Amino acid sequence: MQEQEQEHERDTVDDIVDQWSRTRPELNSQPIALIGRLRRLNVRVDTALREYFAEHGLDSSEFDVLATLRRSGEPYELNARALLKSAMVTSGAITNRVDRLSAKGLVERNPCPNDRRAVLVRLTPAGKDLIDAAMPGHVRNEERILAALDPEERVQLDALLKKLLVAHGDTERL
Amino acid sequence: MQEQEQEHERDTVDDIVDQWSRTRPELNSQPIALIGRLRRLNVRVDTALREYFAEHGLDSSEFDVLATLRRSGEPYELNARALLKSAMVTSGAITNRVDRLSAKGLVERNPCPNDRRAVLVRLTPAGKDLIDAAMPGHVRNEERILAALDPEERVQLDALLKKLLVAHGDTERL
DNA sequence: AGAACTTATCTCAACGTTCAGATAATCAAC
DNA sequence: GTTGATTATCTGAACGTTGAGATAAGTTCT
Repeated sequence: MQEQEQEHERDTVDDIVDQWSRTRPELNSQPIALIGRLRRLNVRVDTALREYFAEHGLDSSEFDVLATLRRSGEPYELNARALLKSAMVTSGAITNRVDRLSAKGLVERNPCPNDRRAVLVRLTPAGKDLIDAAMPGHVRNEERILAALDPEERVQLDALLKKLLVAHGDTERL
Repeated sequence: MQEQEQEHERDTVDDIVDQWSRTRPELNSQPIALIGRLRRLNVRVDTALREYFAEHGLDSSEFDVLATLRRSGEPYELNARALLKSAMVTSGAITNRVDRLSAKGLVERNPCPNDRRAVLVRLTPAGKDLIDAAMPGHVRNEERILAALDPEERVQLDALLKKLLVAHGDTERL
């Protein structure tokens, strides 16, 4: 079997690890557990974020585009390339997202004066109002998601995740 | 601006946090950073796992089903309900996955003797051989993904993720 | 037994993404 | 300046998931 922390509740990954140690005990179960937890937590977090975005009539991908434009500062305008790098999706996905947001009147496409290949996507006033109204609640929602950790634990977790991200090359300048 | 750890490389989320503190400085940036890192890391990990699965002719969802059946122990057989809970997807997704794996000859559907509504999905010998051959490399791949953390840091990260998972109710018995 | 409810799985349309490829513009080098 | 390579975006088919609903079987209550 596997050593368990007696004083804490078991999670689903504990069971998964137990199953592996019964059936393939020679496999190193620590990375299975750690990456399993990372992925399962991500699903839970996704769900919690999506529920909040839906209150504002948005899905996660739309919220992400609006937030990226908003945090870029005035004039709240970026080209598609910047949006796809920030979102870690393909160019086709950005085309579709901008199409949808544009149909909702939250962003508009403008030709880029310097580069006629490029398109500048800009928040409309309605888009800015929406994301400005939604952000404080979004952050409160994120705080709620992390509520189980005390301040020191949050700093620890953030540092560990960052260390892995740096190792994986997630260091592009925006 | 934001306090930075001077001795470590910056990651993309550091830039995102800087942008927010310039344009909406009153927002609490810690949860933005932490959840942003969790989600970005998950994308990187997904990609790294998928690349390995592809070497064995599988995608992530197929690997997940085979691994779930394998770790359940002999006779490597579960009903669809158990598979969807483990994978955190809907029943329709499991139907499709089992269809695909069945077409590849890696699993087979059998009627459940006790409950005629239920279907038992079982690894075929070919399916068992494939997942048994793939697991050691998969674990080595996961170890590589985590290579930037020393043993103590891995234990810390695992404990923090587990704490959040328990708080979010990821505690179903398998 | 019969009715009402729950559970297990499958079906199918809608949707968003990826992947490959098309188009068009810019840049580099000769 | 023209050729060739690169960059920016869009297009469209293929794919997997979701969500709602259908079917069928098991369960509970009277």
